[in-house]
Amino acid sequence: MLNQISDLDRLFHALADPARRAMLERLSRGPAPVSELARPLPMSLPAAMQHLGVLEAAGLVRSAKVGRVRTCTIEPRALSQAERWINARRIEWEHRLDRLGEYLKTLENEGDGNGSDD
Amino acid sequence: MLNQISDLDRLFHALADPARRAMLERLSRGPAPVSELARPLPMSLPAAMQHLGVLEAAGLVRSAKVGRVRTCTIEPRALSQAERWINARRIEWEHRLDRLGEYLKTLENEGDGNGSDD
DNA sequence: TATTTGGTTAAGCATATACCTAAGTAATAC
DNA sequence: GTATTACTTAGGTATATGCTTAACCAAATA
Repeated sequence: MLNQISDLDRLFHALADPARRAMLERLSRGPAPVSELARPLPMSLPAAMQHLGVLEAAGLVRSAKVGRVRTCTIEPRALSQAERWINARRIEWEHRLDRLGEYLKTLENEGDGNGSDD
Repeated sequence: MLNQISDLDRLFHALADPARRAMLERLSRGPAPVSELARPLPMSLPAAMQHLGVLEAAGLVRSAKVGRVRTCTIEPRALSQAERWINARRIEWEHRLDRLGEYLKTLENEGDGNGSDD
């Protein structure tokens, strides 16, 4: 295991758990206290807190305590970093298909006019 | 840990490792044999194969063996499933901000005309 | 002031992950 | 037919992850 953990590692790792995604789904509809995020999950409160910690470490969630209540908010910019990585892969992929298409068209045209020497 | 592992779990988990992302980055530029994917990585070939297995299990990569060479291809549709989840969260978030904005505007207008009884 | 509520910390446990080396197998090259 | 190449399998280890219960603290509430 590499011990140089990048932003993207933390980000995708945070998204890889259904409990954490459920929390984000709830938070994308508005801020919520810890207990509300934890209530629907099939686990103890400390376990839910741990998931919340992972989300915060990934920059996906911010939280602040007022009185004895900690209120959590989603941080959508962190999500967009993950989206950008995925998008970049798609762009490269499509670019490659374009080049492949052009190459095939070239072959076709050359075959049409005269035999290629390749 | 829940032992009901979903597509998204596998997908995001697969993306959460730099070695696996490096493989996908290479594959988004075109198919490659196992050894070529493994060569740049700071680990043994069996370790790299294990990563490849994770990518295949997530549906992100397909591979086929011809002779003694296994050639791998990226499967971009799997990536788009992850992208859709992220996008859905953004949509919800923006929708929420819109409603909040409208609510604030309503408050403003009400304050403009007559005092609210709230 | 005593109790409940909301969160936090600590300690421990089971399983999963990420690696490794060594020992295969099967296809190709010599 | 032997050596090399390209993977594959097996077995093992260290660390990380996901969970638990028990105990704790501080802010409300009765």
